[in-house]
This record gives sequence, C-alpha cells and structure tokens, in this order.
Amino acid sequence: MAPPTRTPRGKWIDEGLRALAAGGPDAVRIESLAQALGVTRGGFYWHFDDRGALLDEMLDRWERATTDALIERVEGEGGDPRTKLRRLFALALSGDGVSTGITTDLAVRDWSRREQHVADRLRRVDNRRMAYLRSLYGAFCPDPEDVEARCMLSFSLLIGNHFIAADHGVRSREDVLDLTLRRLGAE
Amino acid sequence: MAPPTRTPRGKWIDEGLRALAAGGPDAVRIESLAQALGVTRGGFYWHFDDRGALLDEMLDRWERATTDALIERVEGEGGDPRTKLRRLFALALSGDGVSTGITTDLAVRDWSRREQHVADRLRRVDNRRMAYLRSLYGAFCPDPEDVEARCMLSFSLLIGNHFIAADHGVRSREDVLDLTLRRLGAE
DNA sequence: CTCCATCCATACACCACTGTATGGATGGAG
DNA sequence: CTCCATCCATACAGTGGTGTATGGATGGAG
Repeated sequence: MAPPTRTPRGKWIDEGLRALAAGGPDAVRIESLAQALGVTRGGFYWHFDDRGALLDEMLDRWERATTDALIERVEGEGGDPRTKLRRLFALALSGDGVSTGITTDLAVRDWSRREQHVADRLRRVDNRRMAYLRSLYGAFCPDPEDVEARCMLSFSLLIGNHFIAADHGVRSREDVLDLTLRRLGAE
Repeated sequence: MAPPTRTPRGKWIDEGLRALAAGGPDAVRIESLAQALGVTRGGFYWHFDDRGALLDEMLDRWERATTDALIERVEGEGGDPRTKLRRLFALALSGDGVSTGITTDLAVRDWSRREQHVADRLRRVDNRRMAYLRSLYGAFCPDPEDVEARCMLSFSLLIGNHFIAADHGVRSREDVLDLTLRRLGAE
C-alpha cells in the first residue's frame, strides 16, 4: 500500500478552503484535513509553522482568486457594460471553484465579524469589487448617487440571496432574482 | 463570599445568545458561559440535559423575539405603511437587545448553512418577516412583481449592510443606505 | 548506487471541553 | 426550626484536538 504520491503545500490549502466553506474557520482542523487527504498530520508541520499559518495562506489564495481572477474572467470575453454585469452576476451566483465559490465567500464574511485581520482583508477585497461594479454601472448611468445605490443593492442581493431563506409563493427564487436584477438595470 | 444570587435557566440562555452573536455556535461553550456568569458548570446540568438542549432553547427565544415581538413593535405605534417601513428599517439596522440584535441574526443565518434544523427555523422566521414586508409594500405598490423585487432588495440590503465591508468614497455608509432606501420607495 | 531533500507515521505531553456523580450550601414554605 | 426544592462546587473519566520529536520511506540528482 502506501501510495508514493506526495501531498504538496497546495493540497492542504485546497482542503482547508473546502473545510472553511463547509463549516467555518472552526471546522478547519488539521486532523480532519489529514484524514480527508488520506495521510496523518506528520507532513503538515513540515509545510506550515502551525494552524494559523495555514489559515493565512488560505486567505491569501482566496483574496487573489476572488478579485483579479474574477475581474479578468468577466473582462476577458468583452461586451458592453450590461453584458459584463450579467456575466458577473452569473459567475457570482453560481459559485464554482474551491476558492472562488460563494460559500467560501460567505464563510470569510462571517469570519471577518470576529477577527480583525480577516476584516481588513475583506475590506480590501470588497473595495476592489465595489470599484469594478461602480465602473460598470457608471458607464451607462449618469447620476453618481444612483450608481452608488445600484452598486450597494446589487452587492447586497448577491450576499442576501444565499443568506435569506424565505419563499416567494408562486414565484421561484430564480424568477425573483431575475425581476430584481432587471429592476437594477442590468438587463 | 459566595453570593446567594441564583442563576436561573434564563441567564444561561441570555449568555448563550451573547456568545452566539460574538463568536458563532462553536463559541457557545458551557465552561465559558459559566465563567461569564461567575459560577461553575455545576448548575448547568441541573437546568439542561446537555449542550444541545441549550442551543435549542436559544433558538426558541430568538425565533419568538425576532418575529412577533418585532412586528408588534412596528405596528404598535401606528402610521401609514411608509412610516412603518421606516420604523422597521430603523429597528432592523440598529440591532439592540441580546436576542433581537442584528449580530445574533447574522450568526443564526451563518449557522443555518450547516445545520438543517437551524435552516428550518430560519425559513419559518424569514417567511414571516417577508410576508410582513410584502404587506407593507403591497399597500402602496400595485404591481405584485414590483412588490416582490422591493421586498427581496430591502431584505438583502439589511443583511448585506452588515456583511459588506466596502467604503463609498466621499459618501458615508449612512448616506448610501439613505439613498438606497429612498430608491426603494420607503421614504 | 548513493545521497539528500522531501514527505510521512508514530508516539508523546498537553490542553480545553463534555457529561456524570456526589456532596454540600441556601433560603423560603410550613 | 426544620425540611426540601433549588442551585452550586468539586472530582473524575473520556474525547478530540494541538504542537514537538524522532525515525523512517521514497525517488530523483549526481
């Protein structure tokens, strides 16, 4: 037995982000990660000083993947601002990928409420995203106050959609989301 | 020493909700609560079967305080629908009280993402709140689709406001919130 | 073939918390 | 004053995690 496959640094970070998304920062237990990776904790302390070091690197990875990478992905395919907005919302609502997924995002958001260094990172990330959103709305919306309101509402909607558990009678959540985004002028 | 004051059932629930708001469900440690209350865990197991029982009762209390009590507080002072909406937003954004506070709400919301029984409760709560919101917007807004969009946006904004860390340049968050609520027709 | 960087298993000491058992202490009802 | 329901302290066994030390195993470079 004993497969000769190595478990590099990156795999611990992957698994850590998965655990974070699933159960919050308290669920990032080194022992659990090791079990999920099919090894013992032996190798972990070769890669990382301690649990805190892993948490930091997880946040590094998340920060890069969720700003530059996301924006490049939206900008890459071109189109007018409204098209880019639609693409941005589609990406943000879908939540694929272990570090770019919406669930990871929500976990970091909740985490930031009780750890200052996480809150600082989140502020950087949110400011970058909000600036990008502002540029998109600003391209076809002349009133800056209106732009700011639309940005705040759009951003809130992306977050709220996953935190709000209410039903909508005959309408599905998708329908309501459609209605709402149309009302914001994105389509 | 040894103050003769009793530590009734309710105090454990209070302290539990405080811990939940501050650090999530994982922070609700019986030992911490005991320390905060100035006693040992001795009495806890007289009141509750185990940690799970406390968590359940905390949710009971939160559910009652955050639906009926909130709606009564808004309805109590009368006024037209727009006035009630303003009052509702003011209350929801302020977040006073250990069981009605917005931070407790956010903690429960995050918690519900990983525990089904919490998710079920949240659904009940959100549906009651959304129904009330719908009735208020419905009173002066004829198009039911428009009502639904405004409800979803308002609710999202209340959540998003506390989860979004972005700045707004020259404007303060209060300004942006004002702009946004006005755009929703609440004032 | 040998060596060395890389990765892993095991064992250890330690800590924080849970739930249980048991023996008080307190104060109001009678 | 006595009794009893209520509440609390202490001690104990058990669980599951952390970080450290140490001794391998593996496979490519030379």
